[in-house]
Amino acid sequence: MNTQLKKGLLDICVLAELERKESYGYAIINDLAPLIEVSESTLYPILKRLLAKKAITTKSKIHNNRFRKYYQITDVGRQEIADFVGEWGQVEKIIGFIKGAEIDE
Amino acid sequence: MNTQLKKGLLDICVLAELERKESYGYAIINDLAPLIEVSESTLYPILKRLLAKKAITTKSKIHNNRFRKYYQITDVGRQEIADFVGEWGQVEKIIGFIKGAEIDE
DNA sequence: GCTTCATACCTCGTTATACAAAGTATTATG
DNA sequence: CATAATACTTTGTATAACGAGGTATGAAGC
Repeated sequence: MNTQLKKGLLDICVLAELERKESYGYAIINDLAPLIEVSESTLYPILKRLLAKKAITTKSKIHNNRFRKYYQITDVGRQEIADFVGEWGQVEKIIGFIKGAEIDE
Repeated sequence: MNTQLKKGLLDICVLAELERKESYGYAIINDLAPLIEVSESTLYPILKRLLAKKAITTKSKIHNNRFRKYYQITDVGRQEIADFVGEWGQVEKIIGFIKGAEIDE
């Protein structure tokens, strides 16, 4: 998928995933893969960014004798999703404009 | 509007505008303004990029004794719009996923 | 026993891009 | 005469995706 287009979507996709259930890096990558591909070198900086703005929190848990860093969405994160959805109407207008150019008039 | 989200839309908006009619920098900024804000320092590099990949061409014309650089879309540019619209289905799935997180289930 | 794959985390360097700020120049308006 | 509008351009900064590389453990295959 178009790299530029992804930039505005990835952070929100990660938040949407964590809104459904708490999760950890490796699982997020695999769960999102059918929808949108995220590489490790993309995801881990995203998690850091989201932590920095307190949109998520983290707790290390032991699973099969190994550490896993689980992430949970916060109210700040939920607000980010809401803001994004609120802005989406404008994007739809833009898409309408672009599609309108296809069937020349 | 979300800066990151814009990145994937601006180039295509400029192409869509030029598909409707040939135009020049200053007019493109003003015509797109109600839909999406583009500053001069954003638009001129975009026009350069689009020229480099031959998605547009340019012809200088004189208007009121002054030069204006008019830009015209090419078939390469029209194909770019078509490719973008074709990819949009995937983006809609992603939005569905994000909106699905809002009404928790 | 050894290799390969899956799991799980992280960082560095490169590339792409939006945009503020500044610069240049002309014409119109107050 | 100054200010705004028209019109183009470049420089510097910040943000972000991602390939490539690094570390470490457990399980499966040969």
